[in-house]
Amino acid sequence: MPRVCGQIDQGKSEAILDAAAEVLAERGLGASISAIASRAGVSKQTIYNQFGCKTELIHALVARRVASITAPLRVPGATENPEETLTTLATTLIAIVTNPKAYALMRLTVQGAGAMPDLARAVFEAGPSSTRALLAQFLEAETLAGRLDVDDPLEAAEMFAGMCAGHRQIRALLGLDRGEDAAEIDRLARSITQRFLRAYAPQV
Amino acid sequence: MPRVCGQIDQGKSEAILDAAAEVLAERGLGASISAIASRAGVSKQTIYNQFGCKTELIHALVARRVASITAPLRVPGATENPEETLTTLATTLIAIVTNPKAYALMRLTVQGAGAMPDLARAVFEAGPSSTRALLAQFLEAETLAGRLDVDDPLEAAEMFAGMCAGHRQIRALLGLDRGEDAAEIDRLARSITQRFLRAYAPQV
DNA sequence: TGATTATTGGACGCATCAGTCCAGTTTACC
DNA sequence: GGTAAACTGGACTGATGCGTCCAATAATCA
Repeated sequence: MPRVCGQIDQGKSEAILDAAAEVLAERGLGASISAIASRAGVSKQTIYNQFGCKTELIHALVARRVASITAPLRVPGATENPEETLTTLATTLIAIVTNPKAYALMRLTVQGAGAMPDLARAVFEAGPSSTRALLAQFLEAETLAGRLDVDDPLEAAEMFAGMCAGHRQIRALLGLDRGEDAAEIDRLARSITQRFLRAYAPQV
Repeated sequence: MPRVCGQIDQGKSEAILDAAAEVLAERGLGASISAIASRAGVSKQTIYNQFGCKTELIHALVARRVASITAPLRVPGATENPEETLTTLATTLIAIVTNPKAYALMRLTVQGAGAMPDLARAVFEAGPSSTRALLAQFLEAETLAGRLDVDDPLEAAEMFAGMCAGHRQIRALLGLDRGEDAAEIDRLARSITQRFLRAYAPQV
């Protein structure tokens, strides 16, 4: 399927990344390149042609996944109603933590933290860290508008994220997750938002 | 050093577990038995004599560590002052999450979650789950006493634990932790408790 | 059609590791 | 001192995996 010097089959490239995601999710970082190759319906050599080594393959995989998973994490433009904004964000956060693809990625990153510290940092920056920064910005604006009373926006943002994560994150990482249904996530998001707003409501 | 049939050198046993803790923390689950043996100043065969196989060794290690780490996690007898009790608990929780030994254990468990699901469950039950149960019990009692207004104690307990964990847990698992000093932990524990109490204060 | 280039699949080298084996040594107990 | 047991250390097996090599094949471009 080659076209010209230096060119690479993009379709196969995608297939490899898809297969790698599956196999690595199933077997962890110990998954062999051979297994990935056969799942992708591709020769092992092709993987090495395209990605150079296992580490590079994982980097490419993670980069692609991080982008798609964190895409919904954009705090909507500040409305007059912080409750609505926060509930939406809480729903997104809970959905991410309980999303199998997301925690498979995070588990992989935790497993590889020793050997690939730069990967761990990149995932953290793209996920938790940037979320916290965005939320802090929102909380600060709401405070200036007089609708909230947040003294330390970063700390408050981290608390909110922590309330959303609860034990679900560690459960998921330990492989103990029972899928949460949408209705339950919605109820939880509202509950968290209400408690958070009460904790940070302006004192009269 | 043998005494009689079936006896085993307890001193060596401890040395093996200590060495295993160190080496596994450094190299992850991939650490070799040989490395552990040489760190412990012991023959590889001795490890197999005493623990049978690598999995059993890890089980023994985790059982010992879990006990020592969760020891401080006893909610003090309910006082008249929930703020004090909760602040103490928050301090303990934050200290655990930022304790290198604790997260080394948790990282190990996450790594082995695929191959040793029973271990993962045991760690979760002994740690997060039992903490949540204890805290929920306390919150329920405080609600009955009229000092708090908690509708769903388990949910509230999980939020409190989540506020304490924040991003510290995932940071630690990813190996990105910068040690938090005691003063900062104390300040944070107070801040979390105050916000939590405000969120769950009885409505007048 | 012919030349160029990626792909294939299988074999191969090299390394690592779990777990076993065993002869020789050390230690505890009688 | 003698005996029985555990300990030692080093060799060994069997399995697995990364990464390479290579001849044959398939697909693109001129």
